[in-house]
Formats: sequence, C-alpha cells, structure tokens
Amino acid sequence: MSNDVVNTKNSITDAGEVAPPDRCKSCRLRALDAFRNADTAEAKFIEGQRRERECFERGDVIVHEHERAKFIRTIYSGWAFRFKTLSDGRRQVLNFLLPGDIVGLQEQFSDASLHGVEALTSLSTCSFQPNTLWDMFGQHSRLAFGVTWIAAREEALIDENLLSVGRRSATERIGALYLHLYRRMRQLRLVDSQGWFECPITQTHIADALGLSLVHTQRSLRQLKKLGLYTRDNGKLRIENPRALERIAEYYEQPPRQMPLI
Amino acid sequence: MSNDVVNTKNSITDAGEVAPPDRCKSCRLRALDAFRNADTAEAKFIEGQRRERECFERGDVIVHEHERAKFIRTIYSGWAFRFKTLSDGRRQVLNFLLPGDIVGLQEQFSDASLHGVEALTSLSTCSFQPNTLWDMFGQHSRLAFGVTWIAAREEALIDENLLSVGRRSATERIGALYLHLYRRMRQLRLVDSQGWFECPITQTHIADALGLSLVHTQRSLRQLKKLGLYTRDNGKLRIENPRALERIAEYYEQPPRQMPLI
DNA sequence: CGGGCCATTGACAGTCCTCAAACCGGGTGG
DNA sequence: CCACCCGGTTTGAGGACTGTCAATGGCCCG
Repeated sequence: MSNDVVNTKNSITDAGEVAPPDRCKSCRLRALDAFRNADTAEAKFIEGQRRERECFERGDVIVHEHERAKFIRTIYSGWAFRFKTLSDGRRQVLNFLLPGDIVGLQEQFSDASLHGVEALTSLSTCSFQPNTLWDMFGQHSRLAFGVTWIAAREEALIDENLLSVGRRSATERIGALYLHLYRRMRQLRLVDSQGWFECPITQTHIADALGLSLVHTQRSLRQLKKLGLYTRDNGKLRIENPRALERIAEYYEQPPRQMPLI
Repeated sequence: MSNDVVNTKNSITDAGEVAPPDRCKSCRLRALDAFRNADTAEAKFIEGQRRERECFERGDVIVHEHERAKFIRTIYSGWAFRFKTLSDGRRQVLNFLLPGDIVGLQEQFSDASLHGVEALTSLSTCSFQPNTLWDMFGQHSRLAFGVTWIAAREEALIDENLLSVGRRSATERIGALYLHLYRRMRQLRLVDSQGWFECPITQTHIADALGLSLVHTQRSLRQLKKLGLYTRDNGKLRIENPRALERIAEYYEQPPRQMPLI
C-alpha cells in the first residue's frame, strides 16, 4: 500500500483500506453537518495537512493519561474510548469514540492529556501536522467553526453521560447508553436493515462508563434482556424496542444538531 | 447608568458596575491565557459586538432547558450553574460557572439548549450579537482559537466531574469539588489572603452536582468538617489543609493549562 | 407570629458493591 | 486430541454505602 501507513509495534497495515483523497471522501466526518459542505480549497487543506495513517489493535493505548499528546487525529474506522483513572486503579470511561470523531482536540490546548484513549477494535486513524489546528483557524474559518462544533457536540454528549451516572438507576443507565450508541451508529449509517450494529464493548466497559461494578452491571443487563429490550449476538447489538427502552431509561431522542450558520 | 443595562423582570440595575470599555478591561476573561494578549483590533471587535449588559438574581433561570438560546454571554461577575433534569424531576448539576466563563457556547451549534443555566448569586453578564461567534471565526482567528480553548477547558472540567460521580465515594467527591472550586477561584484571584472565598452553593447544589442525596451529602460534609478540612462562615468557604484534602479526595492539582501556540 | 429556606438528625430500607467461585468458548502447546 | 490458560460472563452470599421518609431547629422576613 501507500507509504503513509505507519508500522510501529502498535500498528498494522490494512490492505483493504483506501488512500487519500478517496479516503477523505469516504471519511465519516463528511457525514456530519460540520463538514458536509467543505469546498475544494478546504478539502485540499485537510489532505495537505494529513500526516499519516495509523492503525491500532484492540487494547492499544492511543493516548496515555498525563502524557503529552503529539497530534490531532480523526477516526476513520473502528471504536475507541476516552478514560480517566484514579491512583488506586478505579477507572471511568468518559465516552466512546466512533468513526468521524476527533482524538486529541482537548490536548491541543494543554501540555498533557488529562485522559487516556484506548482502542476497542482494530482502528484506523488519520493524524495531522502539529500546527494543523492553528493554521486551520487562521486560514479556513469554516473548518475551524466545524471543529468547534464537534467539540460542543462531544461536550453535550458527556453532559448526558454525567446525567446518567449522577441521577439514573443502573438499568436506566444501561438503557440510555444502549440507546445512545444505537442512535449514533444509525446516524453514521452503521446500523443494518435488520437493526443490528457492531458493539464491541464488554460488560467491564459498560460498568466503567456508567460508574457501576461489574457484577451489578451484569445483573442489570440480564434484567433488560429478560424484558426483551435488546439482543446481543457475536459482538453485535440490536435494540428490540427503542420506544420502550426510551421510557425505561428516561432518555428521549433529541432533535438532530444543526449548523445554523452555514 | 448607561443605557445598555437591560431591565426585564429578571434583571436589576447594578449601580456599582462599570461601563465598557472599562468593563471589558476588568473582565475575568482577561485573566485567562486565551485572551490575555488580545490586541486593540480584537478588543474593538469584542466591544463592538457587545449587545447589552444583563443582570440576574439568585434563582433566575438564564437559559431554559430545551428552549432555543438566543445569544452567547460571558459572565462578568457572580456564579451560575448548568444543569439537566429528567422528566420525573431528578436534577444533575453539570458544572458551576464562574466569572469569565461563557454561557451559551454549546447552544450556538444546535437548535435548542440541552441544558439549563441558573444564577447562584446576583449575576452580571455581557451578551453578544447573534452572529458574533461566526464573525469572530471569520475575522479574528486568535479569538476564535481562544473560544475553542475555553470550550476544551470546560470539557476537561466536566470529565473530572464525571470521574468523581462515577468512581469516587461521597466524601471523596465533596473533597474534590471543594478543591476544584478553591483552585478556580484562586486562579481568578478571588481568594483573599486568609484563604477565604465566596461559595454560594447550598448542600442541595452539592448533592445535585455530585449525584448524591441531600441527606447523605450532609453527613459526608459533616465528616469532612469533623476532620477539620474546611470551614464555612456566612457563605464563605476556606480549605484548611489542601494537601490533606487532596489525598482524601484522590484529586491532585494538575499543571495549569496553557496556550501553546500563541 | 407564621412561613419559607436551609441545615441537621434518626430510623430504616434498598441499591449497589465486594468477595468468591463456577462456567464457557477460544487459543495454545504437549 | 486433550489439558491448560485466558478473557469474559454468570451466579451466590453478605455487607456497606447511599437513599428515602420523617421530623426538628435556626434564621430571615413580611
């Protein structure tokens, strides 16, 4: 393949992948309002700033907690998650990262990353030059606006998770999380016609994301399954009755986010 | 006073306040790295976009949940908080807003606000023209970069709160919250030489911010007080032994955030 | 003096956690 | 081919942390 694939200890080549600019065209970022209407100059800028393609395997740590993060990345395919840990090992998953999400935006503004990022699946990312963000703000304000849009969207998403962890019961939390993942995957057109989508998270991840113990997560999960609200099969998840789950989880769909000014 | 003070049902005039541009000069936003070095053109832009000064009283709702937020604001003086509620009334405080914080940034990117904002004290804000953010991105990239910096900082702060609510015990959570507020107020130079600072939050606010019940918050609070870790007096708070509190709360100070590229 | 807001305390219940062990499917090596 | 290990799931038992219900006291104010 092209020479922009990095082969470190943590990287693999992925023969099935496409090279830019086709890769940029099929990037899930394009599915978001923020970058749907990028013009050619903007696309050229992005492609020019692209540094290399990096691949990771499940379990690889992409960004280490408290370490300086080198550059900004976008997720081309695969899942990851952000997390923080306490000194005695307790871990909190902050949110899950899906294709089209940006990794390392927060870190552009501080010396060290205040959270870690770990791959949940085989992961393919694009990384960018260190000064990309700064240059983008100076030269392509629409793109910069889009990046800030992405940041605001991620914050809204963490707000929702905080509401869950703070005020929802265990089963409500799980229901809300499953609905949330379902909706995001649907938005990315990664839910098939049968309603199935890839969901590579284990019960441990759910527990860490929702502030629960593993054992209690398992019991709450079983309860929801007994109610017939979801089915899992071989790493795939299907929400059987979104409406019912919404009521149980106290988590109703919100109008899609828009880019009012573009 | 000048005619840019709004007098609605929820507003008061505040005779002790200053008018722009002095008001801009003393704005706490200037205390943040992001805007410390603003040049005259940038300052002029900000002053030109300033719409009016709005004042609120404790308990006033500045932004209603699920309603369209009109414009972006900055907090000149006073405290507020962001929150979300569930349909049955359970409430989660997402974070506290202090002088220099921006209100309504997230809402610039969506049709409706996904959280509410309520004043905790008499509050003085500056509001801006609807298109201010967009114009800023187009004309003053350094300011735009600063705004995104603020957004990233707020997200990091919510991350920390999520870690608390998800993984810290009740006393740890309270300790971490008190330390957090202490550090932020210190950064704003709002801690006096004796270590005292205004802290207008009630036990109910603490409970709602930390995902605890009011009663249990009270008991955990009493426990920390018995250990001599903090003192409260007439709406003021003093952290008696930050180091000890850090250990109890598992919440250690992180290096200050910087603006690497400016 | 009554009412409202907030802090405080007691009693009790229950959600949720910890410790422990078993089970299951898949991969590995003898 | 089978024993063994491993990550992940499942189940049981007991206890702890945290929530709910209820009531009291202090303070401010009309």
